[in-house]
Amino acid sequence: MLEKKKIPKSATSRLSLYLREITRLEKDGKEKISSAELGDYTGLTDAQVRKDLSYFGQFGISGTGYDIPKLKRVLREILGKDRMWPIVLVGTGNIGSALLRYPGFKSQGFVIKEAFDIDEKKIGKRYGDVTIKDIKDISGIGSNGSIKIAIIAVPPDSAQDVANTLIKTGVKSILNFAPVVLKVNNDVTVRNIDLSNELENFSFILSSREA
Amino acid sequence: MLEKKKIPKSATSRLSLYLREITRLEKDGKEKISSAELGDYTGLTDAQVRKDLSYFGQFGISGTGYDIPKLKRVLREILGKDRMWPIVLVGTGNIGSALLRYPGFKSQGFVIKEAFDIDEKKIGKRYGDVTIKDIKDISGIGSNGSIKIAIIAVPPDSAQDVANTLIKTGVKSILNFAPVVLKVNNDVTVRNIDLSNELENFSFILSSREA
DNA sequence: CACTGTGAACCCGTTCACAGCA
DNA sequence: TGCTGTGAACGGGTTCACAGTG
Repeated sequence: MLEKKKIPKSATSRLSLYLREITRLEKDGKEKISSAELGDYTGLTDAQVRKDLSYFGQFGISGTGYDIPKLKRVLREILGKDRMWPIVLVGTGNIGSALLRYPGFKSQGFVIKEAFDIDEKKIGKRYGDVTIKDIKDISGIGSNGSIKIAIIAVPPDSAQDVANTLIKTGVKSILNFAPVVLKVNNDVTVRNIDLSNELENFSFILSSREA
Repeated sequence: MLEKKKIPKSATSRLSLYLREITRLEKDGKEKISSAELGDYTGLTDAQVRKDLSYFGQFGISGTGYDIPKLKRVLREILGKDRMWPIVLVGTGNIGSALLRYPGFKSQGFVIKEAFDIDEKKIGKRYGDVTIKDIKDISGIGSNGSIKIAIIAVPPDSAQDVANTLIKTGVKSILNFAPVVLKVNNDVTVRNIDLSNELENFSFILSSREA
């Protein structure tokens, strides 16, 4: 799994998009697709599609395009989707509990295996196979270091502490819903989902347009 | 509100971050801040902070830094945060209903004023001041075109239709939780929140690291 | 003296354009 | 002929470095 060329991180994110679309198209019985067509489906240019795929190998056939089942196999492999990824969730308020119920994860190979909260009223509640545990017991999950992905959905004040604890248990990737900048070592990846920030992009555009 | 220089869109997003941090610091009684310090709080370089702010004007004092109350005022103005922004939500499943209950929006000036669903069991339910209405009545909201921001939290198959309808009512900004690429004219801004995509970035990194 | 504001250099991702292959 | 794969050109965002200011 050696990488010769430098792969833009944004390319990886687009691979997800390609995989999603060809998975859908495969269900419709489609077998081949050109970079231009895949570009149409994803809102990208044909060159972008080809370039992105070329970072990872040569999967196409000149004059024909890409074989959908093969491309799907390749993308799934690249994105690590040929296995289940266990996830630990911390914080089961509005957003956390929505994620617990959200069926979209499991179908994509991401399974919330553990959920923690600090609120006694929530501890002990079950969502499917998952029982919410006391946040104090969080260090236990790392005994075998098997969970590498975490979702933080706690209030901003406690997010950094939670992150530190999670990292101690072996977590390497954090999806952070708390509106704070988490400080982590660079062997840990953080992606922030900041809903107010997204909306502020809108209010910025809308109010500058009015002027 | 004329823009002479070209402003990177990413700069705007960072303004939100700056505003968030100085708002917090102001509460703690802090009055001045240098670009280096603000960079520390936001995980950015001092040059980045200064450059971003410089796109919008000259707000600092040489040798001293930035006056926090003034900077806060300026950023709020730029980001259009000196008013309430009404929002229409479509889809009140797991994620949509979490957003309805989410207190973080209102405190930031974003208020969900209308919510729609197609499911009869949900129609009529109340969340605070908002009663869920039948999606068929959605065109009504645009009679005055007063709602410019929408959140789409419906299943992927119906997302494009919902977007089209919303745009007809005058919506210009869409926060899209459905895992599909929405096709819209370029006077409409779409931001996608794709949770599986985010997690796939993680699984990609984690599985390529193992190799 | 400390720190801002900013042109210029740099870097990196995207786009172009075309050689090469089925 | 049609479409891929890719070096090269391009463009735009970030970083540098320093002149300017309170």
